[in-house]
Amino acid sequence: MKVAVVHALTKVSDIVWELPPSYKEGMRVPARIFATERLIREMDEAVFEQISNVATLPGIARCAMCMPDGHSGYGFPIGGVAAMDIARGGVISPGGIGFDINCGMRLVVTNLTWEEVQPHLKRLVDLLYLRVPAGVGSTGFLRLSRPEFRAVLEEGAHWCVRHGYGWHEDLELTEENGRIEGADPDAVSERAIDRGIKQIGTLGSGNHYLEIQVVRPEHIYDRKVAEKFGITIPNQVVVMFHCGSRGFGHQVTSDYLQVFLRVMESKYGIRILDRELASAPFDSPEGQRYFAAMKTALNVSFANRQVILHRIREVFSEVFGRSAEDLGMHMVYDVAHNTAKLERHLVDGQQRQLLVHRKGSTRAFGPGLPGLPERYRDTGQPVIIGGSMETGSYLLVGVPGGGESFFSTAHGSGRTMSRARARRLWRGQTLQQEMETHGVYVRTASWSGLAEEAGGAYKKIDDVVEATELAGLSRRVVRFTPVGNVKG
DNA sequence: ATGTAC
Repeated sequence: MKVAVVHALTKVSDIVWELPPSYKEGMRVPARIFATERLIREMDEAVFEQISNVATLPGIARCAMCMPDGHSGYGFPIGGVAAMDIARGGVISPGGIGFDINCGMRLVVTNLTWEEVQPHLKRLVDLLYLRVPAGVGSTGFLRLSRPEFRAVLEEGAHWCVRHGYGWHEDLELTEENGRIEGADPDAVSERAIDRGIKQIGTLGSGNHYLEIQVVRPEHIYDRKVAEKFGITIPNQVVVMFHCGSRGFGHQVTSDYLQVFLRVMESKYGIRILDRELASAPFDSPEGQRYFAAMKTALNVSFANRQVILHRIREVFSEVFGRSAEDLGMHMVYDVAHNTAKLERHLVDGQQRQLLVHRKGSTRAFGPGLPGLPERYRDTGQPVIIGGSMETGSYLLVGVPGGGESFFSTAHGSGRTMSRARARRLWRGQTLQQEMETHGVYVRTASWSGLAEEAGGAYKKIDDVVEATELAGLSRRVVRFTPVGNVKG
């Protein structure tokens, strides 16, 4: 079955695979998958069905795309990229953004070496586990009034920095400067606010984590760009974390899926192959209202990562008895995985205004693109790719030729099996011990959650990153080795 | 991903 599906793919090149519009009735454009042959054989067959379903959506420009770490998700595959031409009836689709709106990665460096950190590693991880609440339903230390939370929805990370949770420079190192314009708190349900108001500064569960990592000297692939990104000393210690908008984004998504399902066919005549692809025209009242609500969730997520960064700086400061400034704890960047953003891109020789859905995909702007921080204008955008907790992670950079994928790349390893299967194959307690003997000290909020995230349940991060490089989506700068992990 | 079902 799987082989049959693979045979329906046209091999465009060693790294680009295509399902033509003739593959399925209703496809408006081809579906393209960026992957090596090995990775494409590992993909669950649902990816091929899902990405070809996406190619049927109104207004889709050029082609529906799936990144090398693609796996099946709600409606769209995780790893899916779809750009909708808004002047040509383009839609907005919550399934193309994901339930965890603006789930993303943040990377912060230190001026500490592994030799300096090693004696304190367990204390660091134990304290981080206490100060950054993890797990389903976890709540944070911030107690916000409803008016204050509404300000967070509009201001994102700006609200945090205004209240002392972070440095001003953190904002310029976050996509959209940590505050996307056009977020409307009135487009959000009271239930979403109830769920989100106590969750700022919390990690969550699933594949969300906080990791202490080391840069081995042999893992620097572009020394010049690495230095621009703040990787400057041998065996430098960095902190990377992955989390999103928690129950708030989940509720916003649930609310608008219901709205879209109600009006999609009756009011707008949109017929889809899968209910999970519920969509509305971007220019419709429903589409605009969801767009404004989604932006509040983007801001919630930026704020969440901002407060977590503040807590990380506090913990390091406490353990090493020096200020975070003195420890050189500067941000490298903050990337969003689950978004839809208005961007201008070249399609068939014309600059078009597109709503670019990236679901489990990282924006990877090449040098000179608008929206990049001044300091990265000549290098291109830092791309933070988190691998599984056992294997390692990468820092990459956007490339000038990235326009092929609307400047999008992979976001992580990508699962190779279900969470249920991983729970059958591994036990959390045993895995924790094994990881410790392999040099990674891990604390978790849930043993079964830890088992689900075993390295063996994911594709090899080195293969995924190699594929993004071969496909011209982004370029390697540094590889990180994990030494400590707080797992949701 | 998620007060893992309203």
